[in-house]
Amino acid sequence: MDRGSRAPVDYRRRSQSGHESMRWSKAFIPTLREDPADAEAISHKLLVRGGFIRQLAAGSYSMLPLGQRVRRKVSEVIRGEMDRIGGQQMHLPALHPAEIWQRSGRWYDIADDMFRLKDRKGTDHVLGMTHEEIFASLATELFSYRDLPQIWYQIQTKFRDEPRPKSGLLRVKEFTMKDSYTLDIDEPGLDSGFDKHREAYFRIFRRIGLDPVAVEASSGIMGDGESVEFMMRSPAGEDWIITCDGCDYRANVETATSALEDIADGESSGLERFPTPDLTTIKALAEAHPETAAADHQIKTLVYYVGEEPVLLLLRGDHELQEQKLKDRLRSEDVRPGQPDEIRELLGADPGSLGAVGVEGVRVLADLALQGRENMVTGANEDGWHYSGVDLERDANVGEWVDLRAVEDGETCAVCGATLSRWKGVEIGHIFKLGTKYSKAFEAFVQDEEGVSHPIIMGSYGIGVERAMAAVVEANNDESGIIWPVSVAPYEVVITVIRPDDEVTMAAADALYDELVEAGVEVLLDDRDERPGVKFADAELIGIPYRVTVGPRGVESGALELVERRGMEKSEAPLAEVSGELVEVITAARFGV
RNA sequence: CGGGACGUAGCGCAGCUUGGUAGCGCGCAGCGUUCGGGACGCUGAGGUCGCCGGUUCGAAUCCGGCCGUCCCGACCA
Repeated sequence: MDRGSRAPVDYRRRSQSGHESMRWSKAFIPTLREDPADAEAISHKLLVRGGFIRQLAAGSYSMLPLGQRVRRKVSEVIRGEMDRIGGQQMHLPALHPAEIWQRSGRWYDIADDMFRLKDRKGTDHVLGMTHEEIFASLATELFSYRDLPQIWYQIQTKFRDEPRPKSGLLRVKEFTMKDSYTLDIDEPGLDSGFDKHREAYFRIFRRIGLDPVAVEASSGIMGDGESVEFMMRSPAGEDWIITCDGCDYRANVETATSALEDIADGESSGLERFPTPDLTTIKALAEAHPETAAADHQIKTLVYYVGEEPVLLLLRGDHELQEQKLKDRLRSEDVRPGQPDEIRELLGADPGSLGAVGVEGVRVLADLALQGRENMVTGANEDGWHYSGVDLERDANVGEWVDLRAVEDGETCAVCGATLSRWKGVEIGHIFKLGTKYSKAFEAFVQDEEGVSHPIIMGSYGIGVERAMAAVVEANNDESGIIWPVSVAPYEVVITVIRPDDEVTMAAADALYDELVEAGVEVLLDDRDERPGVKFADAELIGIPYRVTVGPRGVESGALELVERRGMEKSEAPLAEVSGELVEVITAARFGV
């Protein structure tokens, strides 16, 4: 380093409090004036523009200083609430030997979502996408009912080879998850741990500035017990949620049901073939034969493959298949629509003329809405021909009657009869009753009072930290930028210095800074040599909850301007009272609502 | 995986149709004037035009392949 010519350090500009100043001029906060071209979601745009995150690759983001501070605070809120319900924090490896996943079977059940790699010896490993296996193997060191219940958790990096990362932090390949696990000897214990988590999740989300809706959900690959998702309304959401306007029925469309009105089938005329040249859609057929083939009088026939096995799915003509329901019913994730050539080979016709009438040797699943219906219209498995007068019970080999259809907006609630609404939500948390799948696989058994062994009953509970952080932004922003709740704000106060080159002004700002820091407030001192407009705009963009403006004008008059980011309401306070006022309002808000 | 779009300076973009060795705005550096809501002047730095190959005297531009990123559909915290 060049010693001789270096200018002496200007000690007057350093904080007197002994704390290291967080001066904006020295901070790495790369704000952008324009929206990044590849961002769509509001949280994605604002987090990049505000200098919180930068993309490294698709679904892979660096947390810059501001982003890391928010992430840490979100984690802390979660940690506090987990501890409050008796959770014990651990930290497990992210790198797992394949063996442990083979033991639970998920090595084989999970297809491409899991990152797999080999070590130098050629041994298979995975990057953990969740940690049921590891916790279950630790649970083998529990032996007695006296050891239960346990709540174990960690806040750890998860890896998922997402087919389609998107929307900034909302869907990524590497993220931090708080995952907790309850270990109980019986169902009431599981219920209790589950309820504790439900309550804790509401507290967590409300504290960080979200308004969660708990909905009934499908468990997917996790198991088949009860499962509740915490959703936040947002256009950036990827799930459709059905909620009742009249009662508290709330469900993901993946499991949602509704009440259907009865449809008059009319006089049954008996099975009859009729020509339908060039009529290959439900709509076209309905228009050509409005009196007999209205959409809700047709049977929609879909060919799906479960692994190698073809399955015929029958739905009412105006209904849509909900694929997750099919997967849950079939207990398989390996479910896909048939290819045109496969379909032709199976049924002898192209999509548009398919039906289940007379089909032998193929598994047929029919939707509940078709049960008891007669006088329907369906394809005859010959291009250009359909059947009328179809009575499924009589004319087809329906193996199972199951719920397969997707509920639509405006349908009727099966519980109370009111109207159902459908809206988009971001999944910010998910809690599952796992049961004994993993404890059995890992032989995690405990003995009861009588000395009888029981597999431990597990529950599994997740919150995506960065996703929650993005959700907070989705829910808390305006045209100027982010509006962080105090509970997770990267800084609580920003002191905007209007003329940092003016010694008196800068000294006043430094003094205020010291006072606030002494009082334990997290302050960012904007001492940059920028025009006021730039500083105001940046402060609003990064969303600091409170701003104090310190300029020659205010210092001279003895009254400083105070602005609350939410609502942008301005007030004035005597210079000597500013810090006291801020400390009061911030202390009150810090814990979150 | 299927469909669509894009890839040129840190960011946002033009140039490509009609080949001649790269330009605009913002940002950045220096100097000066400014300074309570994204200032102005002057000077300047910064680019393997995603990668590989082909056509051509000559390729950001034409052709082929690959890679990457985003968006729309099927998956999950």
